[in-house]
Amino acid sequence: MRMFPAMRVKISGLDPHQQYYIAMDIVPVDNKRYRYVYHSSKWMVAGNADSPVPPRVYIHPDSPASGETWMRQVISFDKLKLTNNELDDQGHIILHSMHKYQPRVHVIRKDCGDDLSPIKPVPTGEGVKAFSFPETVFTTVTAYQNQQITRLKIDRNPFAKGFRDSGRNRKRKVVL
Amino acid sequence: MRMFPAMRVKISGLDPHQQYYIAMDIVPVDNKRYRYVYHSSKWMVAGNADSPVPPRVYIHPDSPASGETWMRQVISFDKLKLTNNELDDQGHIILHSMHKYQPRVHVIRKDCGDDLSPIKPVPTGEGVKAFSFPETVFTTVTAYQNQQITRLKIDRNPFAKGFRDSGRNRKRKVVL
DNA sequence: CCCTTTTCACCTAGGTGGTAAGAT
DNA sequence: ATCTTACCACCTAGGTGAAAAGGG
Repeated sequence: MRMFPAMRVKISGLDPHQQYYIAMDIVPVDNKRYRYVYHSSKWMVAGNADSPVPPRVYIHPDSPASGETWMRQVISFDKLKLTNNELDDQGHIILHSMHKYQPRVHVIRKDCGDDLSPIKPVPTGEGVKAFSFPETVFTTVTAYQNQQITRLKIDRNPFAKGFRDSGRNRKRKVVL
Repeated sequence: MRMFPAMRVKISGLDPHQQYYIAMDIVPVDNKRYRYVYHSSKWMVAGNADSPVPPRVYIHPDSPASGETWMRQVISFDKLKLTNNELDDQGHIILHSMHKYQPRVHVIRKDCGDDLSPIKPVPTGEGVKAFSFPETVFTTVTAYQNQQITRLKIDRNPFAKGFRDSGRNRKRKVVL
């Protein structure tokens, strides 16, 4: 499934005439598994992390493109797909449920991206830079744990319009 | 709009480990404009061609990919989009209505594709090869000129299922 | 007990030819 | 007359959370 809300970044300081790949991966924040304690509205440690999963990388579909092109637009990762299926063969990013993760944005000079692949770790070294934003850390779930998140999802995601109460359009099928 | 039926090709003889772009462009067959004569079921010359339009290239979305990848699959151009709007800014291939055209498939070695662009002519020379299939020549229209074409479109295109007679599912709105 | 999967109605997004109106 | 455009009902394709069913 997609990540929502999606990561969106603006980039400056690139060489306008150089070609770059932009990619995202998602790394564990710690070695723990979590559970949500409803009465205190907090995530609590609930044991150690599950075993690691195959590394996956989302290569932004506009890649490769010039620095000028990347800097002219907001770069959105809304088509990035996540799964909890460790045997996934669709190239989706594989995560464990109930774990904390940090998305990372990678800027890779084209000549350093020759072995860039959705199923290999992002290369490191000269011509490759990684950026993380601590405010984008999130915890994975298979069902929402509190109503603020549910409301955010329904109010902001266009595909969830059918669940909005506004305008009294809410007429869901009645069970007979 | 899309071209239907779409061009589909199989390629052999590539270097499995070399990277290639695959692209398509569509060139005029002659310098004429045509009209369809219904009673003889034939296209007849109806004057000289309209003035040329900006060249456009459809770069196959799997590009670039290895020779191995290209040779393993049927390469389909079903997402290629056409328009008759000479001012198009969506990167669609621009054609004149009532003219004859020949689609061409281009195989471009990655190192020869540095100035490959949707709005520039396909490069020529070393590392670039072009292929045309005379049986794929077609004439552009804005309305179908005979029922065989209409039937082919309706029967074969999944998006036209609503127009099929089969199974007596045909219940279109009645004008009051 | 808590987490996960499946199915569902309800959406967005966009590809069909028919039809009627518009343009030349 | 002939070609073109705009709008329509009808599709494909796939992204939503709710609810029910499944699993350890």
